[in-house]
Amino acid sequence: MNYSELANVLTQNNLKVTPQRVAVLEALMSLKDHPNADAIKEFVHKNHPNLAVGTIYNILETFCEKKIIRKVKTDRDFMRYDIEMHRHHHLYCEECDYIENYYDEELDKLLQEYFNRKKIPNFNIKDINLQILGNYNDHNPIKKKY
Amino acid sequence: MNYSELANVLTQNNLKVTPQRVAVLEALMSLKDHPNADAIKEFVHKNHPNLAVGTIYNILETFCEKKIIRKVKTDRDFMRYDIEMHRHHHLYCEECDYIENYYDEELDKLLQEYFNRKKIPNFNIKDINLQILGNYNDHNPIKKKY
DNA sequence: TACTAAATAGGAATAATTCTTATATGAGAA
DNA sequence: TTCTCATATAAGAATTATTCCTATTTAGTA
Ligand SMILES: [Mn+2]
Ligand SMILES: [Mn+2]
Ligand SMILES: [Zn+2]
Ligand SMILES: [Zn+2]
Repeated sequence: MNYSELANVLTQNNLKVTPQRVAVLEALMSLKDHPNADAIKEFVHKNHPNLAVGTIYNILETFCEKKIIRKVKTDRDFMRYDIEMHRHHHLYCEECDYIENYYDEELDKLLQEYFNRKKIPNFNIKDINLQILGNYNDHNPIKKKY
Repeated sequence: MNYSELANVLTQNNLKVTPQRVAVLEALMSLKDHPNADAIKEFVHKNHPNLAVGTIYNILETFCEKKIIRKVKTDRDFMRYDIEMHRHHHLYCEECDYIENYYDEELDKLLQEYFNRKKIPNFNIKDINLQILGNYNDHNPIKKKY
């Protein structure tokens, strides 16, 4: 995605186009594995060494409000961010901290049918996310910091 | 659960029985809604006002290692703890920060059959947790701190 | 080009969690 | 029961991700 395509994403969401926002958006798109603020900082500092960390958090919060990205919950003490907004679930690697997107329309249909039939009393379901925990055949127990 | 029953849980897990551990265990069992460290502190301080916060974290970590409890991921900036170790999923209230346990054997069977049939290449599933997001009919948008 | 609301830089503040170390104590041994 | 010592705790400092503050800059508009 080039500069004007990235800028379009911002414009379409009624956001001013700033070099900082474009850089953070680019980072989110380039860093596939649900980066945290620090990983994003590393990425954008290659071209924008003075971009403030507070600004990165501001921008991430703004993107969340506009539903350009969303937060991904982990059991570590930092937040990770996901630019993939199509319906998907997550594979959590227990060896490292890798989180992979898992797309499965058949599963989504199955769950939707199930919960249409089986209501939860007093509760209105808005969304269902699966946390699929396990490990990859070829991953090592090295805790990389994302 | 009385003192000796609580103490038994510790003994069975090869943990020394200390008043602090018993108190934290009791707190975890009494506070139904997946308490965080602060809620546990409040609870135990009623009877043990000098119990150190660092000790609470130590104990929680020990309990996690022994699989007496587990961590619950949220999108807030603190960890919550769950003493229910039977298979269950979670209903996340979007109004407040309530997290309710959701038990559903039929659903678990459905998922198990589904993933027995539909393998994920290169990935071995250990566990599947559903995050069911929504809201209760009778909850108000008050952010209580758990 | 000038105006202005909004965004950013830089650094201080906050808050959950972890770390450090001197002291206390549970549980097995004698 | 008393002794012993590995382990647990108290107290507070340190760490660290995130938020807050505010002077300055800037994007978009006229
Ligand atoms: Mn994702
Ligand atoms: Mn639970
Ligand atoms: Zn991995
Ligand atoms: Zn609620």
